[in-house]
Amino acid sequence: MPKPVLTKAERIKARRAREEVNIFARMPAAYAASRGQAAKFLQRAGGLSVVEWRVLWDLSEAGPLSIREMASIQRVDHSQLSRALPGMRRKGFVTMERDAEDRRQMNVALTEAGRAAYAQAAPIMRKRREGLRRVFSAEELEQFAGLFDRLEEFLRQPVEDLLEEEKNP
Amino acid sequence: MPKPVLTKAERIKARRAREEVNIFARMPAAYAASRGQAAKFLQRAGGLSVVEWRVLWDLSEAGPLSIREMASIQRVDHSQLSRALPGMRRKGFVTMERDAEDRRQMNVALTEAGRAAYAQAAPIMRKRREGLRRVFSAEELEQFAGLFDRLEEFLRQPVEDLLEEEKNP
DNA sequence: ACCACATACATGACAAGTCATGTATTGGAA
DNA sequence: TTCCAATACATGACTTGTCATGTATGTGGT
Repeated sequence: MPKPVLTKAERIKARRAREEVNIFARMPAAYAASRGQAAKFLQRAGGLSVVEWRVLWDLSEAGPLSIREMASIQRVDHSQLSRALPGMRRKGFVTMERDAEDRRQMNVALTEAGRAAYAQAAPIMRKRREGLRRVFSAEELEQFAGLFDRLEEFLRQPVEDLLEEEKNP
Repeated sequence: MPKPVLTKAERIKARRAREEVNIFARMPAAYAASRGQAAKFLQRAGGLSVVEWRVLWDLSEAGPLSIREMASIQRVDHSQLSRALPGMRRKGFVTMERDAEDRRQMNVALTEAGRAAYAQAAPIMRKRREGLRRVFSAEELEQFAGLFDRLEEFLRQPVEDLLEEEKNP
């Protein structure tokens, strides 16, 4: 059998090594792992979905909010909340009413059941964050967040700008 | 009107500030922005999907691979590739054949058309990575990758371990 | 030689995100 | 005042990711 310069295993290893420092390639895996871990914690804490948990958390901390306000806090598209909220209302976690002053807005507020669901999940989710803080120092977490800030800024740049930028450094 | 201790705007601002340093909360947004940017770049580079691009890139760099090998390099579930590959074969980008020695495996290889699609997209995607390197130094990217390593290690810890860990520090 | 177990893949069911589009409501300018 | 643009939300269509399960194939121990 003709022997290639590199064996297949070596080529795979080289490819893996390159991808390891490719931030773009790392993100999906890290995100998926994070979401999976959150789902497992929530499973033990009353069976909330990730979206539901975020809604309960926001409403607990910031009081009644509109859909747009929640979407802004969570940095997600408002459609995600539009879709999740009717289910949460059906479960009795929240109330939704049109705002009296601006009838386009929905005022979303916690009910007692919502508060209880939050109270059940919160201590477990707190343990998750405490676990993270055992692995990363406060400075490291700040550094991590700073890197995310700059990354997001880069990611939101218009594509055209990036494709032409090398002309004027 | 009764004046709450904090105005709604203040409460929202406080909530946003807290979430800003919450790595778990930052990840979905950063990931979504990254995927969106990648999709826009690929749109200009022949209209590949992100999954297709990754397959072409891996096969170009590492030669013919099995589905499991690609999934391992890309750190994704193999099902994602199982689903994408038949479409890519239909478009003429890849060939798929059962391995002669281990008939469970599929050998996936680039065709000429696949090589051409890669050649069309690669320079544009390279510009994306170059753009990132204008914003982050090599040391910072390494640091970023190192933080991802540690984060992923944390995220893959069994949930039980994390929930009990505070007992023995 | 056989049986149990592991591995590779395909596929169904689902979650979480996006963007685009349609509708009702607001608010400002002519 | 009236009308047009902007805003808030709902909803359809799509992508990327998961996990669970089923089937075919390979492997190692008795």
